[in-house]
Amino acid sequence: MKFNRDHAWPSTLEEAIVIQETLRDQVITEDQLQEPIQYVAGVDMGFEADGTISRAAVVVLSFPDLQVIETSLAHRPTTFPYVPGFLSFREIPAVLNALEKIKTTPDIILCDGQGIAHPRGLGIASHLGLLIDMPTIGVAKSRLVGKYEELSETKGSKQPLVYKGETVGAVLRTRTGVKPLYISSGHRVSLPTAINYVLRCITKYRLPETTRIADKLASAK
DNA sequence: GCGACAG
DNA sequence: ATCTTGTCGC
Repeated sequence: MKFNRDHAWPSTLEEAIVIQETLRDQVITEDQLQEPIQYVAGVDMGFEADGTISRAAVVVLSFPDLQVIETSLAHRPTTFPYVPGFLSFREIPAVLNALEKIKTTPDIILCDGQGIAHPRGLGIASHLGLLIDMPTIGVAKSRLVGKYEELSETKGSKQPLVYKGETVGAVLRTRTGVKPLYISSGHRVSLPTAINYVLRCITKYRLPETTRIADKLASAK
């Protein structure tokens, strides 16, 4: 894949905040994707050498059969620390490198982390989607912001994730009896559509196949 | 001022 | 994220 848009990568949280507040208004939470979906991509990160090296993994699966079509890995020096609310600045640079190597352009990308369910509305999924102008979904294993009512233990049950009076995502049980996932629009994907695709990428585990496979790639070096 | 806090 | 064995439960 080839991208054109980019912006200077900040070295301080103050600069990062300016970028987030500038980009947040450009995020689209309505469906703007090419359907029917033919390819779904998953992105995940891993680190080496005490965290000094970032390793990004991308996997492209056919949809809806979820067969591996292509994978890619990218390494580069880690330049930003992990600070809650600023994850994208630490991980996106390497992710862009891994995506550049992909030949099969996916129709949608599932990211490890929040979409708009973020303090300033720009989690990693939204930030990435905006930079590469592609539909993205935030799939997080834990909560960053927002509150929600308890949900039933049954697979498929869900509850709105509310932050500052707004529904910014959904807490979704992807498997009966296990901890739920936190789903939110990344860019160009509505919440209902996001939930739909996440569930359609679930087989027998808590995590969607996209993130599970990208996870293996990112941690197996 | 005191907690909470994606990966 | 990463360091790590066995163990509890279906």
